[in-house]
This record gives sequence, structure tokens and C-alpha cells, in this order.
Amino acid sequence: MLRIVPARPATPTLYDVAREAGVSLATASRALNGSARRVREDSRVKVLAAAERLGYSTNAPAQAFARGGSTSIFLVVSDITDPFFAAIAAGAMRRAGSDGRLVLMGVTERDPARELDMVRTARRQRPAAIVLAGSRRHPDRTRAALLGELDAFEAGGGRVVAIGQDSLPYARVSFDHAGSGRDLAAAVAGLGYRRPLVLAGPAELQIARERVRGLADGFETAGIPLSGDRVVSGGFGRDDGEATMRDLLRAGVEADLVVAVNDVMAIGALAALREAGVGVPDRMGVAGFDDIAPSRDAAPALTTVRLPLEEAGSTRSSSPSATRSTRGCGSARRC
Amino acid sequence: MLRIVPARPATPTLYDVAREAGVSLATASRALNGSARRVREDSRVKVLAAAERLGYSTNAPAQAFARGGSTSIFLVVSDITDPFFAAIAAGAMRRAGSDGRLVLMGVTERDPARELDMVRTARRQRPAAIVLAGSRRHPDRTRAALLGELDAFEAGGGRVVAIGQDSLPYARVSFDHAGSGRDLAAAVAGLGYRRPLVLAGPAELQIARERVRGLADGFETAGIPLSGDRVVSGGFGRDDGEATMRDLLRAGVEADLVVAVNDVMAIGALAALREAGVGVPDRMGVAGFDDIAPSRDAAPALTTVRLPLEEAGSTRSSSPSATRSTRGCGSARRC
DNA sequence: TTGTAGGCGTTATCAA
DNA sequence: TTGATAACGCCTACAA
Repeated sequence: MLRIVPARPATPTLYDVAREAGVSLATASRALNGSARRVREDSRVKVLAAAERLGYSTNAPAQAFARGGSTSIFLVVSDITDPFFAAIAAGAMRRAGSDGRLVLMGVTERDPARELDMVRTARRQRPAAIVLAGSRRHPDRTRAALLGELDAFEAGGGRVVAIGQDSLPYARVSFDHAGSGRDLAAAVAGLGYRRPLVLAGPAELQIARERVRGLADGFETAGIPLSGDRVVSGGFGRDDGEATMRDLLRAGVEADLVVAVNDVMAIGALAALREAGVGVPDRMGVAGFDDIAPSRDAAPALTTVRLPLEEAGSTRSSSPSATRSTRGCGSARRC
Repeated sequence: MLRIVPARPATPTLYDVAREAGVSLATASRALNGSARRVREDSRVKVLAAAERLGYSTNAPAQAFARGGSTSIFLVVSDITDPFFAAIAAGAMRRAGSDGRLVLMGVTERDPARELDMVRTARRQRPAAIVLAGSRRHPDRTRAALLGELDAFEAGGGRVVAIGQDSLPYARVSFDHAGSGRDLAAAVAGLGYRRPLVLAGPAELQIARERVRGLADGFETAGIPLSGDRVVSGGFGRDDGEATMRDLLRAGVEADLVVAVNDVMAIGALAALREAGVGVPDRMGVAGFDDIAPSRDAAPALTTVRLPLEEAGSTRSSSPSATRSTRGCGSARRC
């Protein structure tokens, strides 16, 4: 008689391991994952051997389900190719790895609607924490919906952490943007620059506004009032920095220094200056914020304010402690 | 009489939604996730309204568990701050997003042991596919274990894709490194360079070896035999490129061109040349592979071979089709 | 079109 | 220390 053997799923389950090891399901579970290790050594060995023999792999979704949650961290970033966010992500993953956690990641591409969407997706995964790294805009249309999701997540026992977004009512890792701006202004003023120009980025971006505010404060203190026409709005990316700078050069602005509200923009501005044949730093200095990795290779050197991005990504708890630090300039002459 | 209200988990379940909507569990399930939409419009509306009212969020682990798997993609990369991998990741996430999938990510930090570990972690998540982006080394000690895991994963119905690692017996997205090397050699020879030096990276790295082989071929064809002493081994990172170049300069090598096996190293070499006051590209040209984003801002410009990284990350199926393309040089004089 | 009921793999409770 | 067994939240035949 030919019996049809049911096409058992090729992946063995804990049940298979238990049977193979000659113990109960409970014992197998405890041996492989149990926290309170109250399993006799010899049966532990049996179970492990059986698991090995069968090529057993824990079914994490099932486990998370049974436990009512996982230990994963869901990280929401704007754009993973932006060194700023890559550094944060690297920090988070390094930390998670050493904690035996998994990092799930979603990108928003700087679109608030997609951000909301990613948070919904994140919530569905039932992670231990949702970490938001991005930047809020001023008229924040999706804010209510976002807070609704996040509050519900916290109500369910989840943890929410906002990196660099102090306007969110959750645990946060914050950067003192205004303070960094003041420091940077003081530093460049100390280097002798007198006619600064500020590439301010988008007016709606809080991070950009705070940095500009800090710069204005700092220059003011140094006796260099920053009039409104010296602060130019524009986009927040590399190409935006290049375009804005190019426009300014074409318009014939006078300045001995350009400060962009982030390094990426500063690098763009550098390209525009190079193209226009304006000597840096002789005829014009260039400065930015963040001290991202590529800034190190910007030639000529950039003056930049360092932000502890990797640390931010790897910070576990997060009292609203402002962190900032400045960094000296590279090898360029006046910096 | 005071009754203790059981502390119900704050997150409502599908069961709660069904009750709230006055329908059965099955109907609620079908209305919210069902594929074959055979739910009457009015009850569909009732369910959606109830879900909205309760702030219901699907329990993805439970769903994945019940369905016996998820649609997620697990991406394993060496280092997310490396623009090379960031580009691949961005491509994968973009694609996944438009497919309504989630990307789980793990980093190996170029450590084979950690890679094996990440693959195990990946398998536990029961994703639809595991995508490996990295580079294999030659004496590949973990290979057997790795293949064991991946084979088991495929046996369980999963899909494995290797990006840029043709030695793995799975679906792959491959780059024609040797071809790129030939192209690059031909291009720079055409620009008039005659005394090339190659920063070859680690001898164990297959990707590096193939590129070097292509370069040697190409130079040979151009009548510029590449003797062994013109090919210098070293690390694969930016700092390695800088260090190797610095050593070479100190040793007084003669050359009119340096070709690094990747842009990151080339950028490092550029830093060493700048430091040593060697004019680029007048006294020495610099070339690399990958055409990563920061290369665009390398000053002076780099000659580089473009690789379709984002496309690679977003490629769904993957016949072993080799893809390559070259790119012209930037604004520098001789390139 | 809707509801009932069994099952998915693991954990956790409670006896033995 | 171990073993039954009942959840856990959702999906899906199967029946109604």
C-alpha cells in the first residue's frame, strides 16, 4: 500500500526538535530560549543537539506573537544615503547588535505623509521602541495623526524616542542647534570673518531655523549684526546649497564667508564656488553644521560643528539632555 | 461592590474590532486584510469605522505567524555608512516601499562571523527573501555554514539573492568588475597616462581581485604592462587608501596615475596627495570604481566607473545578468 | 456574503 | 526539573 506522505513544511518546528530530542515541547522551549534556565544540563544538550541536527531556526514572528511583542527597534529616518542619517542608523544598529536586538528601518524621503505611513507600519510590527530621526516642519499638518499613532503605541507599552525633534512630546535625544550656531558664529568671527552670508535652508524646517537663530545671536554678540538680506532661504540638500550659492554669485553678493545650515549644503556651495573660480578660503570661507564623514574630504576644508550622531543613534534612554560640541578647522589657511 | 476591571492590553485586537462593528471575526479580518474582497460594502464600512474608532493596528507578527511568513525583505550589508551600501539599501527600500513591503536590515561590519550571525537572525524572521550585499573573501571559512543556512532557508520556501557576489549559488545581481577594470584602464590610457599605480585593496577580497585583473588586462591591451610591483595591497577603506598612498609617496614611487579599487580608497589617496602637495591631476591622476555620491565632490575630480547600485538594490528578480557602464570624468583637466 | 471552528509555533501556567 | 495544556491574534477552509 502506498501512503501519501503529507508535504510537511521543510522548516522544522520546535515540536520536531522536542520529539527528536525525546523531551517535551516545554523543555525544548526552555532549553532554546527560556530565560529562567531551570533545565537539566543533559537534556539541554540533547535539545541543542537535536536542533542542530534538524537545522532548527526559531520562528521569530511566532515567538514575538506568543510573547506579545518583540525587542526590536524600529528606526524611521528621512534618507539613508544622507550621511547624517546613516551615522545615526549606524549608531542604532551597533547598539542594537550588542543588545541582541534587531533594527527595522523605514525611510520617509522627507515626506510627512510617508512619515505617518512609516509610523503606522512601525506600530504594526509591535517593536519595543519606535525611534524617529528626522526634522519637523513648522506648519505640521500630519502632527495630530502622528501623535495619535505614537500615543497609542505608548499606551500599548511601546517606547517612543525622538532624535533631534524637541517639539515631540516623547523621550528625546536633542541637539542644541541654537547653541551650535552661536559657537560656530563665535568661532568664525574669531577667525576674522566680517561679512557672513547664511544659507538658511527651508523656512519651515525647525532645525534650520534654530541654527540660523543661533548664528544670528552669535554674530550679534561678536559685533556683526546679521541683517535679513544676508540670510538666504532655499532647499536643504547638496544641490540646493549649490544652486543657492550659484544664484548668489551671479547676483554679485559681497561676502567673505558662507555659512550653510548643514554640511551637505556647504559641500554644494563649495562646488558652486569652485565652478565660479572663487578661491576658498582666501576669497571666501565656507562653514557648515554636522561634521558628517564626507566633510572631512571636502577640499578646501570646511569649518563645521560636530554633532554626536552615532552616539545619538545608540543612546538608550534619553533624558532631554542637549549635547553639542565644536570642532576645529581642517588644514585650510584661515579655515 | 467594587469590581476589578481586568487590565486588558491597551492595544485592541481584531476581535475587539469585530465586536465593536457587530460582525464576526472572519468578516473583520476580510474587511481589513482579506485578499479576495467578498465583503459587502456596508459591513466593510462598519469594520473600517470600528477599527478607526478603536485605533486598531494589525498585529504584524501574529499575521505573519498565521500566514506562515511575511513579505519582508531582509537585507544584509557590510556597513550602512559606506555610500556604496547606502545606495544599495536606498534602492531596496524604495522598491520595497512601492511594493508595500518592509525592509529589515543587518550590518556585518565586514566580519564573516557576524555575517553568518546576521543570516541566522534573518532566517528567524521568516522574510520572503534574504538579500546579501557584501563581498566574499577568498579563504571563506564560514562559507559552508552560510550555505547551510541559506539552503535551509530556500528549502523552506524563501528566496536568496546575492548582490555582487557571484560565487554564491543563488539568484544574483552581478557587476562585471573585470569588465569595469578593463574599461577604466582603457579610458585612462586614452587620457595619456603611462605609469599607473594600483591600490589593490586586500588580496582576499574577490571584488578587489577581479577589478585588479580587469585593470591589468586593460593596461596590457593599451600597451602598458602592469608589473607586480605596481600593484599594492592594503585595506579597503578610505583611511586605508590614505595610508597606502602616504606610504608610497614616502617611498618615492614614480607614477602619473593612481587607480584605487574603489572610490572610497581613491578619496583617501586624494587626501594623502593633497597633504603631500602633489598636484592632482597635473602631477598625478586619481581614479576609482563605483561612482558613489561623494565622489562627485571630490576635488580635484576623480575618474570613476559607475555601478548601478540603486538599481541593483531595487532589482526584483535577478538573472545573472552582468551590468556595467563607464562614466566620463569631471571638470579636472586631464581628468 | 457571513459565521464557526481549527490551526499556525511558541510561551507560560500549573501540576506532577 | 519536567510535562500537559491553555492561551496569544489572526487566517481560512468549510458550512450555513
